Amino acid sequence: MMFSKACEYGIRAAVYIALQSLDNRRVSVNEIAEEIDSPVAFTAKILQQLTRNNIVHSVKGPTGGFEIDREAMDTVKLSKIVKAIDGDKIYVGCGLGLKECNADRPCPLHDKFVDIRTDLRTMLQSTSLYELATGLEVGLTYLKR
Amino acid sequence: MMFSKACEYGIRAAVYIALQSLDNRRVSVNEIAEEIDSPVAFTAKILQQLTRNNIVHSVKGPTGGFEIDREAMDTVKLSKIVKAIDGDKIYVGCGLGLKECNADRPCPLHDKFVDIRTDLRTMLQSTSLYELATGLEVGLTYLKR
DNA sequence: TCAATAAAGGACATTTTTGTCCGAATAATA
DNA sequence: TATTATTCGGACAAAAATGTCCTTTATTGA
Ligand code: FES
Ligand code: FES
Repeated sequence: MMFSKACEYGIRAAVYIALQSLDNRRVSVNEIAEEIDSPVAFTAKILQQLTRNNIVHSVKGPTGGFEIDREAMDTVKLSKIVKAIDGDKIYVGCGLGLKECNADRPCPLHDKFVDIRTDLRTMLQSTSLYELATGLEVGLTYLKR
Repeated sequence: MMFSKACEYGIRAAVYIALQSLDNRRVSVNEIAEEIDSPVAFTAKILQQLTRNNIVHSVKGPTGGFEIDREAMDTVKLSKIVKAIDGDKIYVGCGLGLKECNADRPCPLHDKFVDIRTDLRTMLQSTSLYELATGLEVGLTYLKR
C-alpha cells in the first residue's frame, strides 16, 4: 500500500541476504523466495534490479548466489532500495495526486501530508540493512507469516 | 503512491463539492472533473462510491448534481473517504507485505512503520472536509496545478 | 573438457487499476 | 406531455503491475 509489491519483496530479500551474509552464506533466488515467501521468478527480476543498483552483489555459477558486504549492510539504507525499485515519487509526489508537490501552490492536504512524508523519508534514510538483519538474527522479527 | 488514483480523485472531488456547497451550489460531474483536472467518466464512478457511502449527496435530473450538508463537512473526515475507496489496508497492512501486521510476530520494519502509519491514521481521522474546503476558499490551496 | 548450477535477460501471461462508453432511470421545466 | 439535463450502472478497453517461462551466459568442479 505504501510500497509496491516489488519493493516489499526487494526489501525482504535484501534483509534476508544480509542476514545470511552475516555468517558468510551466499544464497540462491530459490532459497530467498522460499524464505521470504515470494514468487520465485518475480523475485529474480527484482534481485536483478538490486544487483544493478549495487545494493546486493551476485555471483553466477555453482556456489553462486547473492550476498552483501558487511560494509554495505551499514551504508545501504532502505531509502536506496525504495528509490531503486519505486523511484522517488514517494518522496516528492503530492498526496492528492497533483502533478507535483509544490509549497508555493499547495494542495489542501500539503502541510499535513509533508509532515508524514518527511517522517517516512527520514525513517527510510536512517534505517540500514544491518539494523534490520540483526533483529531477525536474534529472532525478534520475521520475514514471513 | 500512498493513496490510489481513485482515492486521490475522490478526496479532491469531495473537497471541491464541499467548497461549492459552502455557498449552496450543487455541482455536476463535468464541472467537478474540470475543476479538479480528472477524467470525467472515472470521476463519475468514484462519485457513485462516495454517494453510496453517504459522503456526498446526489440529486438526479436538471439542476441536479452533488452537494454536501454543512454538517457532513465537519463529520466526514478523510479517513472515511479513504476507507470507502481504498479499504483499510493502509491502516492495518504490513509495510513489508506480510499477510498481516502483527506485533507478536513483527516484520523487521514493524516498529518504525507503525509509528508512521499511526501518524497517518491520526491525521486522516482528524481532518474534515470543511477544514480543507476553507483553505481553498481563501485561496491558500489549490486542487489542480 | 564436460556436465551441472546459478544468475541474466527477454518474451509472454495474468491480474489489477485506471479509464471509457452507452443506455436506463430520474427529475425539472417548458 | 415532451424535452432536456443529470446521475446510475453495467459492459467494455487500455495501461500498469504482478507474475511466469525459457534461453543464454558465466562459473564451478569432476
Ligand atoms: S502539493 Fe499536495 S502534498 Fe504538496
Ligand atoms: S508486521 Fe510488518 S508492519 Fe507490522
